[in-house]
Amino acid sequence: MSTAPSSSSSSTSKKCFNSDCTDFKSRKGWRLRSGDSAELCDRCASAYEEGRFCETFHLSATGWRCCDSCGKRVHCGCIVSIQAFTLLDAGGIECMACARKNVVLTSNSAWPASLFYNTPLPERFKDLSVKSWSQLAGSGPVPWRAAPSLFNSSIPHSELHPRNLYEIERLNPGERSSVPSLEKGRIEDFSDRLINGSLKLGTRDMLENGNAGFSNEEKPNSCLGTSQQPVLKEDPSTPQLGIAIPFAALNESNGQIGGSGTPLRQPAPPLLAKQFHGNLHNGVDSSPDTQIRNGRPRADARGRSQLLPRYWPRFTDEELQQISGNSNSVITPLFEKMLSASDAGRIGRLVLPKKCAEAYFPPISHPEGLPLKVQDSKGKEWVFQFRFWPNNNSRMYVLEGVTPCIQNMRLQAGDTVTFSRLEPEGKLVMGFRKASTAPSSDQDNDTSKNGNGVSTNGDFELADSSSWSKVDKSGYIAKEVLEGKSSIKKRKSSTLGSKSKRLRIENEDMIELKLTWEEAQGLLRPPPDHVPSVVVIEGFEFEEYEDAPILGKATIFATDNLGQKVQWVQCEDCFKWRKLPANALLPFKWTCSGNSWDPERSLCSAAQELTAAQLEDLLPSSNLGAASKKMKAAKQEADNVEALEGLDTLANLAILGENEVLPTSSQATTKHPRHRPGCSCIVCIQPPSGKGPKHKQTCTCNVCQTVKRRFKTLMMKREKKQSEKEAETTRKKQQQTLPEKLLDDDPSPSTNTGSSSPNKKKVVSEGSDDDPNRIKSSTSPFKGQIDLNIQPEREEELSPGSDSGSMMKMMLQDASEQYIRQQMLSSDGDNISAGNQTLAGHGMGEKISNGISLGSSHQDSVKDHPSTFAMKVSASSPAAG
DNA sequence: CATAAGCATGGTT
DNA sequence: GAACCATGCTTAT
Repeated sequence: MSTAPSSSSSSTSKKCFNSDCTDFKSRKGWRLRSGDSAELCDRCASAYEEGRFCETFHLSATGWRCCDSCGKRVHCGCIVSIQAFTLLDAGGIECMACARKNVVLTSNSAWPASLFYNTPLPERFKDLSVKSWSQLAGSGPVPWRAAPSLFNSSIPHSELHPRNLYEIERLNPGERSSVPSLEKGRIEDFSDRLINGSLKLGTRDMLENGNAGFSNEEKPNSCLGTSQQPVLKEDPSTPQLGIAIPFAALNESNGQIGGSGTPLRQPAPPLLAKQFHGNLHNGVDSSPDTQIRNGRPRADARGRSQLLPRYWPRFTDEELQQISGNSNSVITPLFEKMLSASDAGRIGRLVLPKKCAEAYFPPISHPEGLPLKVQDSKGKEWVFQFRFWPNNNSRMYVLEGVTPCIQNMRLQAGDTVTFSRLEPEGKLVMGFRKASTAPSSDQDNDTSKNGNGVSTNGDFELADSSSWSKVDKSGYIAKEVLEGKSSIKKRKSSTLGSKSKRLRIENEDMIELKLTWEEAQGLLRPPPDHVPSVVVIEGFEFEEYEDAPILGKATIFATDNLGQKVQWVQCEDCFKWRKLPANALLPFKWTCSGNSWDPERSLCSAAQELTAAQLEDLLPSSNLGAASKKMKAAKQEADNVEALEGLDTLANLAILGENEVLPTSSQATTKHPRHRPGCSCIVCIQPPSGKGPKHKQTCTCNVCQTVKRRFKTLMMKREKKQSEKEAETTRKKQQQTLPEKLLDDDPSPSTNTGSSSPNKKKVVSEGSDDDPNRIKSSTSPFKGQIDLNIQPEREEELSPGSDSGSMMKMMLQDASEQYIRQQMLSSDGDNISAGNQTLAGHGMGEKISNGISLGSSHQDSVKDHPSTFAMKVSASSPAAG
């Protein structure tokens, strides 16, 4: 069978490893089971590298079979060829090209693992890749324009990107480094880009062995899957090495045999577009690892070479279609990235994920990088400078000059840009996806509806797809979203954790924002004589009222059995739900007596039309469901009023801050990262660094008044609670007798027990903050001194008795409590219990957040709410204004 | 002085 | 603890 002696560990031999050959050894060939490489003479090595080895030497040997798919002959009878085919589950073989085409690649598990353990990546692939690259490299318009000068072949374009291009799935670019010797650099670069082993061929080899006429389609080794996307190494002075690793090979080096337990699973950038299409809706995450199993991973192959999940491309069919247009091009999704504030900022520098940059963009060895042509999904071509900055011992890759493109696409922080490659042209295509998931009238790649399984990874679906689409598609599904959000948060450290926390927060805020816009909208009614105009903001429709809207009774809109639009409203007195016409305008305190549409149910004594189950169906999906709580718990009326008041206040707040609202994302993070773009909380609407008018303590604007009022209420509650607690504590701990002292000595705000005294209501100076212009101190409401310029995020650092700076937050939170608690009611018991404590002073925010599983960080969640509530009302300001 | 470019820093994973 | 990366800071233009 194999003519390659399998016994020898070879390297001592002076003879070509090929027993059929009598030449002297010269170069290395395939790797042996022992881990050594077969040493071949030039001729044999060339044949090997070109994939002709078996054809040349084993032609008359046994072991030739035909690919079940394409019929090509494949020699599967020797170690040389083990990477050339895949054993099919049902028997037979497929050449690797076909196997990959068919995606479902079976494991060559028949091969002993030991065989691959040391040779996870077939040398031949590398070599061939090199060779193949070398042929391709010079041929011009590779996507990244990095045609090395030494390769001036005139290979037609189509050969540049043969049909069966496969992307490098897992590169190992991490240590790509500048190396003194170019040759060394190339080699190292190569090896860096390989999962395993070092590259053997230098340029010289490639040149010597290069086969200009090599065609992947024609040569037997096309079955080896050696036709690769070239990855070029920028280096004008020398031929550049590039390599692409066949999907199979990569998997081979990455996956376990038959293993599906790989925690991080690659989506499918390396797949052919067709495959990708096929996988999009259920296969991307169905673990490519299971698809090909030719070898065992090397220890170092795993992890390092994997792109972070956040960069996994999650293209929808529509996206792909849009990108490819009507052409026959196939798309290789490469990666995507959510734009950070700085990405989307005016600097015009898009930070590229390192691994992505190194995997999918041309290699660059100089910081200046090179211009990169990128086509947007409309076909417009952009040229960015793809470059890097040295950073620590690493590199930071950026695309420069993206501003026009970003602006053209009207992208902003939080939106996602996608990178893919068109084959066979090899063009880089940049698409985008608006985070707001707006209906894609003018969007190229709106993938807002990718909620159904672009990724089957539940985490991601929850994080990025499902919940979004749920949000998008329904106005009253806060609960679902919140629950989803809760799941996100629970798992964020594991899977979602990939995303920058800031952006994550941002997105979550946006979820809430969207919800709450709707929520707010649900509370607003146009004045009787006005037909609201509808304005679309970030894909959401909002009614605009020319006059001030009426803050109406919160209702739930639904469609009844007859398909008529109705709204369900709850009587303020009896809490029964009544069905009213959708256009009914309801006073804030609506009772059954106002049910002029249904006289039979115009009395509280009349039975409720809805069954409990129906109500159940109705409520959970409603973000107005605060009212639903009334059915279950007793004293909600006041709460509801408060919530509405809160909204009212917030609306006012938003209006007040309207002119100063931060326009976009880019500003948010520099000021106070907790606040997200669009945040119109009291801090965010405040001009920076004390510029502009602040709310004076005597200010009587709506905001201040409401804040004061709310704060007073809350403080009283808190005081009460606190004094009770305090009394108990004092009884237990005798030493805790000098609250003044504590206050004086310990400006640190953190201690829950000691820093506040019910009797003191003292101002505790926050001490120096980062920004002295911001909040310094706060004063007890009882002194009428409320600094509205307080920094909300400092709140949890303040002692209960002194955190008037947080009153804004509390106020907001109070309003949000309605909402949150309602979520909890429909959640599990733990959350309920947590939620029920939310009024109890200091731990409020934490409990809310914990109960609702908003995250590992209390601070985040605590702060999210106020800001998002502010946002939502801000969002409703057009309606209010 | 404004902006761009490059580097450094620090938060997050 | 290292790597990554978002963004701040400094310098150059």
